[in-house]
Amino acid sequence: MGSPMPETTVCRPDECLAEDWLGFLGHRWNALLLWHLSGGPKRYSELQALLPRISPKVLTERLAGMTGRDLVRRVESNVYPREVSYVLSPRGEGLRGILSDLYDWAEAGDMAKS
Amino acid sequence: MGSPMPETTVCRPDECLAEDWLGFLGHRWNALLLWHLSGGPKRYSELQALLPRISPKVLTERLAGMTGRDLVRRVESNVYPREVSYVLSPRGEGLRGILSDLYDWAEAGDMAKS
DNA sequence: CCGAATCCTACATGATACTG
DNA sequence: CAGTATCATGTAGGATTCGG
Repeated sequence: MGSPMPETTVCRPDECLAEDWLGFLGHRWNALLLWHLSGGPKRYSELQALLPRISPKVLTERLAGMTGRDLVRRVESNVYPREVSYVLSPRGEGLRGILSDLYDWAEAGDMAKS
Repeated sequence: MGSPMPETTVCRPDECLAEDWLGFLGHRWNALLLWHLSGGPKRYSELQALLPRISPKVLTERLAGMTGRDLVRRVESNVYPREVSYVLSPRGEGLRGILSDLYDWAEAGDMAKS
């Protein structure tokens, strides 16, 4: 994922950090994925069903990004057929509140238009 | 709250709204732009200086997006040479708190890694 | 069932030159 | 100064197929 960092600093560290996170969250499917996972653990195939138009490649990519950033954790059972679930990490839970605020803000602004 | 949804719907309206906003905010430069504007009104050329690697085309695009969503307002003086400033709208101000929360959350998570 | 590996295309971004 | 107009390009995302 290319977030090129200019050699000369154009932003403060905390700001770049947040920009990076926004870039990540703004990536297609990520917000939706987080939303669905905040409703409880989901299996790979469940997520595919919930997001009908996502390709397996991208779904895997996104989930990898999420686990890499420790927003989500992968839980695998060793039985056959193997069963993999994805569940929000504590850190991911921490995001819920913020995203929820964003939802409220977006909705409020939308109401005001009418 | 458990109101049923048409099956063609992939997500609830408020959710789509927030996803749309995240997509917008996650677009390159937008968060940075908002950040700089939250420090006070800025002129076009100032923004160019603050974001050395942005092209005029994209800067204009982003500013149009911002004004279109009423996050930012454009203020023009009729004197010569003409002077255009961009300033955060009330709605844009409302975002500041949320973005600030995100900054804090990101920073906290980052500290915890070490 | 859960992915990995390819291939392909559209769009987002960047560079540059030009205008009111 | 504050943009617009073009052109070039990288990469994100989609479709499909294969493998453990």
